[in-house]
Amino acid sequence: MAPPLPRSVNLRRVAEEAGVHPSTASRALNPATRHLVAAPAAHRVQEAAARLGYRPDAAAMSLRTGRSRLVGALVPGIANPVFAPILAAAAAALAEDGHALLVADPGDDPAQAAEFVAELAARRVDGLLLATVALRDDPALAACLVRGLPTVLINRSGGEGIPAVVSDDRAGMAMAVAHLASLGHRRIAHVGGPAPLSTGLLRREGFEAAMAAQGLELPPGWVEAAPTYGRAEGEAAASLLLSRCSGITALACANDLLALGAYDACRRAGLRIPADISVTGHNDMPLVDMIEPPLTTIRIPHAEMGRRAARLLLDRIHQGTEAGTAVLAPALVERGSTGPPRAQA
Amino acid sequence: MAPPLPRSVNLRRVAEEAGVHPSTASRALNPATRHLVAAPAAHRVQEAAARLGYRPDAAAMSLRTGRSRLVGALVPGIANPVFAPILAAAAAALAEDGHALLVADPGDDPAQAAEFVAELAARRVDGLLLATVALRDDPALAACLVRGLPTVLINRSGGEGIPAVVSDDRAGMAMAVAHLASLGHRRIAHVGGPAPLSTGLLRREGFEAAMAAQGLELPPGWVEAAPTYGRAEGEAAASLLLSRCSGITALACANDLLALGAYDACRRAGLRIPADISVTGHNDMPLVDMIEPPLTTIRIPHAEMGRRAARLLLDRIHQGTEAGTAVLAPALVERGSTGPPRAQA
DNA sequence: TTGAAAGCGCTAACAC
DNA sequence: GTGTTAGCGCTTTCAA
Repeated sequence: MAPPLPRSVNLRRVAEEAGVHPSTASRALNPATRHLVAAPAAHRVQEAAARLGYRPDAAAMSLRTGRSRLVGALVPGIANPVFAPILAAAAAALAEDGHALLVADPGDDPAQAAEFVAELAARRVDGLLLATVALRDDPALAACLVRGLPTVLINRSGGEGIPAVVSDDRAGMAMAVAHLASLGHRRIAHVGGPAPLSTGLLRREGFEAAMAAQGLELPPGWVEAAPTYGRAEGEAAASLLLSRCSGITALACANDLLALGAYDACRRAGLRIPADISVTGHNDMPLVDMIEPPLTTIRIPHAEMGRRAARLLLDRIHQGTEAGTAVLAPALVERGSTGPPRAQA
Repeated sequence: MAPPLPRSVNLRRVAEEAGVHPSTASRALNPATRHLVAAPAAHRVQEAAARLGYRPDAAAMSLRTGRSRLVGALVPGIANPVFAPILAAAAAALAEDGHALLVADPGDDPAQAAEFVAELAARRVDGLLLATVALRDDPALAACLVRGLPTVLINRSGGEGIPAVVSDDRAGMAMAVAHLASLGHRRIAHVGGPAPLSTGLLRREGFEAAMAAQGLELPPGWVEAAPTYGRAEGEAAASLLLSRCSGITALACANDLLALGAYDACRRAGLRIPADISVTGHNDMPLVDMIEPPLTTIRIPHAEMGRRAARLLLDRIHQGTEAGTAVLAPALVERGSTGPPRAQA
């Protein structure tokens, strides 16, 4: 029955030191119940706690109260540079409220994601940030819902009443297409994102709508969706478009990583950017201003996204209120990968 | 006294379902004690657990056993792209052992780092991965040591008997200098990292030793340490060197981010890379192959680093063995930012 | 305003 | 081989 590990200062120890009962010490240390304790006693307790370096034990607190001051986050590929600023901002906002962020990376495997939700639930996370959710019937989202876990989606929308923080993907693609059209491009193809992801779908829809709005033709086969957001997948899709679509002068990509792949494809095809073909990305992830040529892209306010998601989640955790969806405005960042089209035949 | 949150399936429920006492169920579910239980009973328990979707409650388990299956990680700037692959690999290796990674980002504030260690300790982490440690007298490291927490340093060495996983920084700088020398460079300056960090110190020492080994002169003032690893800091230090050191033909930087800053400085000074000046980095972080010109740098096996650190830590956690320090071999990656020096006066 | 007591879910020493 | 029991550290109802 002996505890297996060496003991550190606990509440009982603090109470002894202050000459009060542990429950009094507990009350004195909790801002919400402090007023129930006589001032001098409360003082002695706080002084003793400070002197001994007392920290409430998270496990015991969690067991007793059911809350862990832990928030889980699911991201597909933590190595993807766009998640770094999102997670950093979310962690900072959460920390202000005493919450820590537990990040899990299920990759693109929905079953694994659901498994992680179960694991995080067993760890009694107070809420969950989901950046992995597919558009419909996502098992991870279902796992959250069935457990009644406060959940906020990031950079993905999950339909119905699920709170989410997203960029206006349609508007972003409209900006890209309008920019290209203003340069004189008429024949623009789209390297799309994964169809099951809301970003993949919405950016594709946004692209198609924008083409129509600009009065530009979009022949069948001028949109090619990559199976995942990756440089190699972008290269494959762009290669296909390059050989399939006659006379295209621009490639609007659903994502910066795909655009990097498009660079590779253009290079292999002997096409110069932007002299022979223009390329746009989406996200404005770190370092794309340093590549050659610097990528013209749609900037998404990643830090803002993480911060808002964290705040929304904290609201749900504390007040149980149904937080709505926040739509953030993207912005066009003009760099060197777009220019006027070559004179056409 | 009622628990504030809805209850999920607990061990007692599983035991009831299987018709055994909770402690029997506990034994049946724990691989280490399973042999103490009669096969049929064990079967019934496992079946019931599976059917009900039972998961042991992490808080209760932690409270009882003193271990949390949580490992903490401290990184300075989670947005720094070099940490992503390290953390991803570490998390994966930890997950194989049922551990989750709790990442905290104290930035460059040692006091904040120590505070996070205390917080993580209160959360009963089983061990800690430290990527923030300064060379000597680091408060965070001290906080770990005083609590007897198993600790492994990453990409930093902390002296004496502290287990660490590092790249051979001296050897890496020797590779860079040898490469430049082989191209014909004789006048090479060094954009150094922060002096208090082991990487900053070791790479500087490695640079100086390599210059001596190559028989190259190193006038005073040809080494300028940046206060932190940042692009802006790199630009400032490189600008200083460019104006201070007459006739230099190459800049060997302690880090890719600093090298990016050196690009900025060269550009502002109207110098072409590599025609007018060669630049080398250190780390080979993502996308530096896409910048213009592609950066010649020293590749550090980041994933391997994270994996090894996790394994070392798990060894310490399980066996309490004193794991030694692992030194990983870096490699030169030749790209476009280095070339023969311009013919000198 | 404070103390007593119970119990969150689990494991392990002990008894049978 | 299995049940009993105690207790990890904390909060909170209840009684005084």
